[in-house]
Amino acid sequence: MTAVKGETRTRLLDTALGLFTVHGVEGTSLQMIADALGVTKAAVYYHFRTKDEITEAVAQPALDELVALLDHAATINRPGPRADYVIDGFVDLVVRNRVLVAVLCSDPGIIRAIDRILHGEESVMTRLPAMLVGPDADEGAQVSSHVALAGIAMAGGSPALAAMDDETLRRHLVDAMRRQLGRPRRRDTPTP
Amino acid sequence: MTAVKGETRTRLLDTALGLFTVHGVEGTSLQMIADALGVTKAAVYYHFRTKDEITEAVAQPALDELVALLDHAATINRPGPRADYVIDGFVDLVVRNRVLVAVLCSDPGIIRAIDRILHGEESVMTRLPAMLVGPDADEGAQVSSHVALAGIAMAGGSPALAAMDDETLRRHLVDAMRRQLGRPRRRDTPTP
DNA sequence: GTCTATACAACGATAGAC
DNA sequence: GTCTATCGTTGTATAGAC
Repeated sequence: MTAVKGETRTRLLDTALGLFTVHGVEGTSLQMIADALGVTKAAVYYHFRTKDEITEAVAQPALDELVALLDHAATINRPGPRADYVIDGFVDLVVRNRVLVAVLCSDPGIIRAIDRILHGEESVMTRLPAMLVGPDADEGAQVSSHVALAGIAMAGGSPALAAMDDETLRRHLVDAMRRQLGRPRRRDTPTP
Repeated sequence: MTAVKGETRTRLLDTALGLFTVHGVEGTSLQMIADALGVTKAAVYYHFRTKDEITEAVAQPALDELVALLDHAATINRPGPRADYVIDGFVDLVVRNRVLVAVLCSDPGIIRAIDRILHGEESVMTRLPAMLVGPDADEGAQVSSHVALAGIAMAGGSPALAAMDDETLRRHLVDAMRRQLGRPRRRDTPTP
């Protein structure tokens, strides 16, 4: 009659993400998480050794997707189609994880966790721009890629656009990102 | 031989910004600030009543500039020149405060402080996009303005572009922002 | 006015009993 | 798996020395 394996852990992560969204990572204490679950602080510590570990576990799935996106993009040789693929994939990732991205982008706790998850391997923050404009692009293109990536991520998580439905937001973000990177507007919607 | 009025306060804010830059706001304790100044924690408390007050004081000058920029932009009637003015002013503000902006954009402590500073008055985050694309712009233009603003701010503070000198970064950011907003490239550099 | 000394509740974290 | 008890440190607060 005991809980399914991992059930408590999953419930804990759901609770944590909910609290992170409202109070931020820093503003969420282990006590709050424990209270919300009806257990003590020490019980939370049984499932996760540190608060950072909880933060990492919350961000993990989205980051895995991002790494997978980059890995697949690396197999596309022609720069144009590769950029198209990254644009569509990145926007889709951001839109599907809007709530998480909002927390993710505005919290140094999560940002440090991200650095830890991408354990040493060539940073995503280096690979992403390279996939869009090439590794040896001129300064202007590099700045443009950073503006595009940061802008899409932040705008996607912005409370100001929270009311917009996923499909509409996705369309506008793709348009904005293509415009920023100087790629022509698409007519067709790709089949992912 | 006592210190000049406000001298300790200024030194404290400089020290705080330096520590915020390295460890983040959350990661910087009052003890660290006090130690760096060679005083006790309570001495810090004499100059500022709370940690939040320190955070606010660090962000204050840049935010005052931003509000002034918006106030002046509001006096420009024609949308085109007004957008041009905001683009130039915003990029300039970001570039001149690169270090601060890097902390500012990635720390909920500062973000909360910002909300507090802009005490109730119509939010900057609402006024800024309106100055760029008008208050009743279509969805696409609104998304575009958010992408542009967030992108410029984040890219400006990004460690990846920290090596770029101010003049070059400013030029590329203005180009990127104009492209995102669909405004033609400028030949002349404006005299601010 | 400017600081030190001291105290306090809440935090993240650990050890060990049930 | 969950608990109690405890640790050092944090932000905050007050009393009082110079």
